[in-house]
Amino acid sequence: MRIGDAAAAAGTTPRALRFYEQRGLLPPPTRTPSGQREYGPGEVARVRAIRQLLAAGLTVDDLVSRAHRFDLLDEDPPRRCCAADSGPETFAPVVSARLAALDAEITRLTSLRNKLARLAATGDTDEPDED
Amino acid sequence: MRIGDAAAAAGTTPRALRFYEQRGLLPPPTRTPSGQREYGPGEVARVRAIRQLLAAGLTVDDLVSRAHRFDLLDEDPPRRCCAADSGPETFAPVVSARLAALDAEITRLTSLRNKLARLAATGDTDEPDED
DNA sequence: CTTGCCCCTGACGCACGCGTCAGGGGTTAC
DNA sequence: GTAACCCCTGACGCGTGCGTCAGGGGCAAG
Repeated sequence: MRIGDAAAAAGTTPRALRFYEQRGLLPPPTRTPSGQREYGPGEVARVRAIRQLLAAGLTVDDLVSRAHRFDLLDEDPPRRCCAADSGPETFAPVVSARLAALDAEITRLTSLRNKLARLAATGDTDEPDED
Repeated sequence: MRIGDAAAAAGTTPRALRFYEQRGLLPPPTRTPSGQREYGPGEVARVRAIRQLLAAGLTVDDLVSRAHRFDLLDEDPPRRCCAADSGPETFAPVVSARLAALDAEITRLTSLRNKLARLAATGDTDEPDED
């Protein structure tokens, strides 16, 4: 399977696969004698797992920081990667960190939204917000 | 008043003032014969107004799109800029657009957060989310 | 052999609000 | 006069996950 088909099978693009490889999320695949990458179904499953985690709000760096245990993702649905078994070797720490970051961002945007709504309603802000 | 003092009076930096000017949010100020910018209290008030709107979640482009009516901001608290008088010449349209964008972003981050929380709890996502 | 599609690497682009550095000149106080 | 500090313009940096272009080679079909 060459990169185009593998990318399509994983629901993404060749560029993304090369990017993941470059960032250390995918192991360097075998190459044909002419240098073309060759992927198997295992690699495709791994890419799907990566994309699930990225879609869930983790960053590439989050995954890279746990890349040494990334074989945990080598089953199609990433069940054992970040669930109840919260050992330091799993994704639990980065997941909870990302959860906290998301909560902070949601809080920030919500207060921003309220501030803007007040501005629209009354034309004034209440907290001078010394900057 | 030179740029450093004006920036400090407005609670920001010289770089920001030059940036606003370059983007068309501030009119080009008068210059000393040697080319240095000279600001008065009116400019400072305008900068404060700009910063309030930016802090409220509007983007520079939002303000630029209404720059032709930017004199509405020439009083210290920007009362008349986006409040109940919702004429097309005010900031009301961009404010409501930004409100909608903020709501969309908050919704997106919240669902992301929930997805991630489910992933952490069960190790699975429910919506395959075809991509 | 040639056409056409896919692959390779390397590098820039994007959105946003400035921060920061480089290289050169003005302004003020001693 | 000169040190110390401020100002000028122009240009790159940042963070994120790739998209996209450039220039060159591989692979299968007619």
